[in-house]
Amino acid sequence: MLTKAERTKQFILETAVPIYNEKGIAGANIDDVLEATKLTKGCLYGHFEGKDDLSEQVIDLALKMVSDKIRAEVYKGKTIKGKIFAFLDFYKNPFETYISGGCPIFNTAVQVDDNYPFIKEKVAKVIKMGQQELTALLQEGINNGEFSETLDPVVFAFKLVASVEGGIVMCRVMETAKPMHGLIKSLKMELEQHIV
Amino acid sequence: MLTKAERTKQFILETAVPIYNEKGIAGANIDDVLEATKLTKGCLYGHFEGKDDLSEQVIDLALKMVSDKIRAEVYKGKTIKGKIFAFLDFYKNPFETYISGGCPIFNTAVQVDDNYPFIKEKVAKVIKMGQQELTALLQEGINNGEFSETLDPVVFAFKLVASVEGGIVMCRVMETAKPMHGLIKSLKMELEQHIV
DNA sequence: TCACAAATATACTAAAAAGTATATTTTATC
DNA sequence: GATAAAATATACTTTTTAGTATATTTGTGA
Repeated sequence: MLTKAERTKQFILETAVPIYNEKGIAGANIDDVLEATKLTKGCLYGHFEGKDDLSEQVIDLALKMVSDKIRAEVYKGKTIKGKIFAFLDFYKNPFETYISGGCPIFNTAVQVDDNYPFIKEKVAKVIKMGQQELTALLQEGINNGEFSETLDPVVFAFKLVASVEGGIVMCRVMETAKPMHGLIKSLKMELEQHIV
Repeated sequence: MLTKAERTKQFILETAVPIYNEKGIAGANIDDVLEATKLTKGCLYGHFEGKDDLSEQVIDLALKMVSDKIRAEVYKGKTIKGKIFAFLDFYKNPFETYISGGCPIFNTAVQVDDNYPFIKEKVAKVIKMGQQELTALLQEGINNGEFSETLDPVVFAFKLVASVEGGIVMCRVMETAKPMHGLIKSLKMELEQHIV
């Protein structure tokens, strides 16, 4: 069983995740987190060294949450095609994202670009890992005869993620989900062109 | 001729553009801008009502700069295909972006999502306008016989922007330009599939 | 080139945010 | 259920950032 302190720390992190995702690392502040958790400074600083430490762990959790969720969704697909389709369908609603405020992987990637080198490392790792996994999945589809050799797994894995992530941002700012649906349909068709 | 004040204001805005693009709206602060311009508070506050006013005008300029630049690049293409290719080639270097720190349209879109409703409106307008222009361009290509009816201009215009913008972010965080080149090649091939 | 208004600099205040010292409460173990 | 240690709350200080009042300088038209 988790100790009280461990539960409190987890609670702080979980409460802070959507705040950070919505307001960004620089935009989020300690007081926002205290307000949301109804805890106090003394408590928060008992669990974290300071804002940087909190930020790092919050982003860490957000990245882990969304990565795990995507993996779980992909896992549901029976075939490789089914898994890729499941991946795409995960992105179909740009407004009710798994964590409120859009995709934390991308949101973070944009913010940490020049600032926050530590966090940048973490996001890079998550994205690289995702690319490897998707690429391996597509390669498996070629190996097991689902897809033809005409499919370039590395390129298509990148195209998949870049376009859906970009699509989410665009749809959110334009306040319409429609283009996302067209995009997902188009990507599914593109994959189907390589089905043997 | 521009008056001294007009030139100073323009100088402040132009100097602030990369700062805002690199550090974000919440991350950028007045002192950063004063430091970079070597000007003083009195001067800056003579030209802007406050940080919000400055932020708004800086983002406005950044959006205008990059939009104009993209239009100019696209304009160079002789055929519609040439114009689309020129658009894609604009994004080929994720590190030396036209404005330092990545694409300001996208960077801004991510940040303003929940906060800054005024600026969100502006970004939305820019993105919608871009989509309209790209869609019209593709439609023109269909009309003039360059492309077949199999091309869906609305969907492809969205796919183009979403993927290259997403690609930029991913490449920047992973610190490799290679996937961007694969993506652009893939998008060019996708367009060429519809050439009659 | 003088005058004066516009532009800019200086030196402050105000507000917001982070961080800390210490008191109080709670939890877990005996 | 008493107690010590851990967890949390309170009440501060410090730092950072935004904003302002006023003095000084500079550009520009008469």
